[in-house]
Amino acid sequence: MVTKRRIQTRQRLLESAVAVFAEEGFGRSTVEQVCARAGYSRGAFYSNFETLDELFLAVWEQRSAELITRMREAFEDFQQDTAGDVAGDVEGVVANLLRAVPVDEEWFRVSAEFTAHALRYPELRRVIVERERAIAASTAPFLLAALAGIGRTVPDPGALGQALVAVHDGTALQCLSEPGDPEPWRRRAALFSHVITAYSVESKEQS
Amino acid sequence: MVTKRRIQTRQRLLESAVAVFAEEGFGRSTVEQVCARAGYSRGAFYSNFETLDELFLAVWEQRSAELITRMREAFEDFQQDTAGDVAGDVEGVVANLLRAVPVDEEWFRVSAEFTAHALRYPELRRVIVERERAIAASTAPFLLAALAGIGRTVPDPGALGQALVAVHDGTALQCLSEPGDPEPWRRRAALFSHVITAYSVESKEQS
DNA sequence: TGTATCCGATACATTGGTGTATCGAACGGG
DNA sequence: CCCGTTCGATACACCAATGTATCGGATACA
Repeated sequence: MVTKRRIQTRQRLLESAVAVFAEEGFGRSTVEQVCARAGYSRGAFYSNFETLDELFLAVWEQRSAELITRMREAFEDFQQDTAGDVAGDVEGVVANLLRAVPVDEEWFRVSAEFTAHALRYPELRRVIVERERAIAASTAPFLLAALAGIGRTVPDPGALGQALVAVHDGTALQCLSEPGDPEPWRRRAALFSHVITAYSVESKEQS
Repeated sequence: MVTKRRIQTRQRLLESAVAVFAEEGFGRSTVEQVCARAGYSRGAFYSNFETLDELFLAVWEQRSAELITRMREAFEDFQQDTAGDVAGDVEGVVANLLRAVPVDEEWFRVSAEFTAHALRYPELRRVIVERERAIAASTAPFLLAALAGIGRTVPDPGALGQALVAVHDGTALQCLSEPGDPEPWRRRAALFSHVITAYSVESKEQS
């Protein structure tokens, strides 16, 4: 029997955990902090999870799944908006792409730590790889379509996907390290454009 | 008065700290663990540092300074080796570049966590940005020279530097997530090539 | 509404790490 | 070689967090 209360409790614990992990760092966070922020006692935690590690994984999985969903939605919106008209050039495609890809400091911190943590455990490494694949997979259709719209095709979508994820990760850090400075953001967009250009070619037959 | 013993103690603590941080994660590491591994008691630690945070910063600064030094040396070796002969193409330059840029899992974990940690404190953010600049600065001369050797010039070295750092960070994670698989490494090299190509142009007058 | 079950609060014993204060040994200048 | 200084070891009091065991209130379903 799975009560409604339980679901809500679990959910609140997850939410407060993100905040606590982001503030304190995962390793420095305690069960008490997470529970206190959520308005529960430790009993609630131990009734729902075995260890903080388990909660950490649950948080990460939920949030990155959400992230993928949000991206997919944003993509679909763009496709509808720009259904008829040509998006123009690669810069235009990149602009749309970047609008759909959030760079959130809180989440960046948490997932950077999760990454470092996960590298220690083979099964967690697999989770990471899997997630990256999912991100690439949910991005690809939109991106390929948008590029086709401006007369470009991608010979090796897998390679492009991996490249874009890498570029996103790397530049996100730079943007967050220098908050307020627009320069890293411009360079980020430029790098995306260059990479996408390099990984695609002009289609032979253009509509 | 600064004793020799003290210097050695400090150094050993730094070394054991890297190992402990990499194994346990920074947040989970304790003063005791660091001291035990180094063969000291906690007294030694408190005599040399105020807090674990301070040690963490010291570790990070020392190691990343070393990293820069090692890269610079590797670059100089290459320049001597390939003094006369043309390096060939961009792929050749990238091959040399990547040979000089280490991807070390232990260090990756530590610095990923340090990054996440540092994002919380403005003054640590500055340290990170500064370090990134130093890396770019120490790489640039070699890279520009090597490119000049194959008849390419870089209009905006700053942008290229930032792009390469981002690409390095992003792809390093991918390579470490899938140990044993050579594919990420190939793609990493390919991405470097594409980026360098995109950020450089053929020189008008070629020697 | 009654009741069996589920869930989270509370209390407790325990652990493991902290920081300080003190002491003895190693060091280095003379 | 000796003495003053520096450094790290030891011991201690303290605290914060853990995990468990138990209990009472909430919840779902008849």
